[in-house]
Formats: sequence, C-alpha cells, structure tokens
Amino acid sequence: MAMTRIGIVADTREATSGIPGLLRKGGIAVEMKRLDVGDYVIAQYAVERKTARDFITSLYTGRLFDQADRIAKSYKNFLLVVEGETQETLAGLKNPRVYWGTILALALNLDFKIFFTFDQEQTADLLYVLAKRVYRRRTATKPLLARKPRMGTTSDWQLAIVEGLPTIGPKLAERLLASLGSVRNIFRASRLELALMGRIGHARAKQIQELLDARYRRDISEQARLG
Amino acid sequence: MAMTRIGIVADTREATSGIPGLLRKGGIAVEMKRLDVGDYVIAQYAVERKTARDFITSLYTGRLFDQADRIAKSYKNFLLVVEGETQETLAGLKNPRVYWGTILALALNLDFKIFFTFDQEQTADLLYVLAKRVYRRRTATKPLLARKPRMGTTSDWQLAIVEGLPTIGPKLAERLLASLGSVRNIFRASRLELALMGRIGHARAKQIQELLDARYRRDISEQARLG
DNA sequence: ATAGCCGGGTGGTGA
DNA sequence: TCACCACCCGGCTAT
Repeated sequence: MAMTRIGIVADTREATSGIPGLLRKGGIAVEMKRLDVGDYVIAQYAVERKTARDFITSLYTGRLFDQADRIAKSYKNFLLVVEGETQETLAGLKNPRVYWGTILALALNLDFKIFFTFDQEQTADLLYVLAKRVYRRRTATKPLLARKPRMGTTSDWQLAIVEGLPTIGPKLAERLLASLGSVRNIFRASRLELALMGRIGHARAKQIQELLDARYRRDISEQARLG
Repeated sequence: MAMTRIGIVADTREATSGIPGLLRKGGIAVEMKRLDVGDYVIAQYAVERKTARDFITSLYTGRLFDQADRIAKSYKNFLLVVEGETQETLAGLKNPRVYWGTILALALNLDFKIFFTFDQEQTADLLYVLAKRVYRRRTATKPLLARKPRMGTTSDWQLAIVEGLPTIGPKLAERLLASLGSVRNIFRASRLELALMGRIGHARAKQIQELLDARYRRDISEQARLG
C-alpha cells in the first residue's frame, strides 16, 4: 500500500525564504509551484506569509483587504502568518488602534486565522506541525472523557472505564463497581439490572444500554478520510 | 446624550489590571461583575486574557484545555488575548512545536480567535476597538451568551469508551469495534475472542480480560480518605 | 484536544 | 515452532 506522502506546495517566490529547505530537513516533501493565491498550500489549507513590516504598511494601502477578499472566496481555510517583530513596527504607528481594528476585521469578519512567528524557522515549524496534523488520521473531538490513569492502580482503571459511560461520574462509577463487583459485570448488565442492582435511574440505565448495544459504524468524517 | 452606552462587563478579578481604568478613560462604560468564565464580555463576545507566561506553562499542565473545553461549549464567539512577551517565554521551551500545535488546535479545531498584545495598554486598545465595532453595527440584539450546542456522536462515545481500556488507543479501538460490532460485545468477550475476533495480540487480550474481571476494591488511598 | 520519545507488543520472516 | 527483528502503537513527559 502506497503511503500517503506528507507534502506541501510552496510558491516559487518562496524559494529564497529558506523555509522550503527547513521543511525538507524535517522530512516533508516540498513541491515548488506557481500559486495564484497564498504562499503555501497544505491540503485544504492555504497559507499566506507576510513580514511584519509588509503587514503593517499594507494596513493603510488597503491592498491587504483586496487580497484577503479574493482569498476568502477561494479557500475555506486560510491562514495568515505574520513573520517578524510586530511590536517594533507597531510602536512606530501614530494610531495603533488601526492595527487592532484590522486584526479584528480579518479575524471576525473574514474568519482569517492569524499567527505570529518571529522568524523563518518558526514559520517553518508552524507549517511543519500543520502538515503533520493534516495528514494524521485522528478521531475528531471526543466526548468529555476522564483521562486514562497515569500508571495507576487497578481500581483507578476500573473507575476510569466506568466513568467513560455517559452520565456516569466518579460517584456513580464507584457505586456501580461496589454493587456489581467488576467492570465486566457492569458492561454485561441489562437495563433492568443496571437500574436495580446498580442503583441508578431508569433514564441513565436506558441511555447506557442503548450505547452499549449500538452497532458501530464509522462516522462521516472518518469515512471520508479513509477514502 | 441618550445614545446607547458602549459597555463592557469585566470580571471583578480584572479590577487591578488597570485595563478597566484605561477603557473608562476612553469613554467606555465598564461594569464590574463576577463572571463564571472569561474576563471580559462585550455583547456576544467573551474575552479571556492570559499572560504569555501563563499561556505557555498551561500548555503542559492541560489547564488550558480544561478551560478551553468549558468555554467552547458555552460561548459562540470567544476571543483569547495573550498578553506579554510571547517570544521570550517560547524561547525557553524544549519543544517549540508543541506551542504551534496547541495554537493550531485552538484556532482550527476549537475555532478560537487568538490575539497577541504586548501589555495592558494594547489589550485595552483591542477591547476598545472591539467594543466600538460591536456597537457600531447594532444588528438585531443578540443574546449575551450564545450557546453552542455540540454533542458527540454515538461512534465518538463508543471509541472513547473502548479507548479507556489499557493499551488500547485510537487505532486498536477502531479495530475492536469494527470487528466485534458493539461496545458490549467487546466487554463481553473472552480473552480468546478478543485476540482472535478482535484482532489484537494475546498479551493485550490477557491484560484487558484480567482488568475486566478484577473484583473491585477501593484502593489504599481511598480507604484512608473514607476512614 | 500537543509533540517527541521510548518501551513493549505484534506479526512476519527464515531457519 | 521458535527466535529474531522491524514496525506499530499507546502512554509518559515536558517547564
């Protein structure tokens, strides 16, 4: 099976920035291409890199918003990376509030994600992590779940597992285990047994029973990822 | 003037930060209140202010994500303001990529809006501009705290429960559920069934089986606590 | 809900 | 079968 290669497409003008080199050193395949929008493309993400000075001066020319508008229409996920000493440049401004207004407009109205890096190395790190994240198959946001016990005792594990059940917290988990004796007994119990012997309410028992018996099926997002 | 007063609600703990004073000097009405989450509330926006040092250190403790989880569930529009010299603190990190990974997770997965300010004055400027923006376009009055309901899907719960088992992570949880069909089938399975039908190794199967069948007893620390 | 590292489990290989 | 070993995977840890 052909492993999916972690890859980034970089605009040809970024060749001299040193960033493609840093990415390759991290084991990422970088393809140089002429991009019509953005400087880097990672799967569904487009990344525009701007130096702090360019960014600040472009606040006044309005050029930024022309680009921003075009970009927002083309890409659903757009990341703006501002690279360099923002504070220094910002300090020279007569009216700093213009800066915050622009940042807010980009973030709230156009839904841009803005990141601040100090130098090319940090920008490369950001792109590296983004690429890793994109290509890593990972289950989406999980329900609130008690963390696994760090090298804990048996009863820690037992409690953690039972607490994983919906609507079951530490108190109920303790009571269930004390009543039914083992994790297996709890997960084997019928709705009625949960309610009576486990001494929990009918609503909770029903909810738990339905989840235990639910037929597993990959959800949509994961199907898409697995092709 | 009978204009609608531009107002910000600030948490009482922010009283000593100097920011409410700066805002009032800018002609903004600041009301001090005990907020359950966040430090400032401006119409539908909740703002959490965090010092750079707190932000960086909280990457490791997980405290950040505990708060983030609560917040993301409660507010539709959430702004995170990181105040101070981020670079200095970031330079002390052994693995800077953790920082970028966290930033990306917050921005892309939780849809947080993250802003970086240098000091209280800049934070006040940011809040000032945000307040002006919000009240300039007085569209239909939105609820102060827009709820964002987001419940996990059934398969999320199933995976989370199975991942609670020792030595079982996302990959193996998926395999087990796909093979055995339901959570109950997994927890009902014998060691042999886990190994063969669940397609995991004998060592893991043994460890799981032993935990499932272990008789529950409070451990030492808890016994001591309960007297 | 991070990323990196490490120790141990798995399963395939060849003898 | 068995010993070996390369990869995969989950869990710990970081400041």
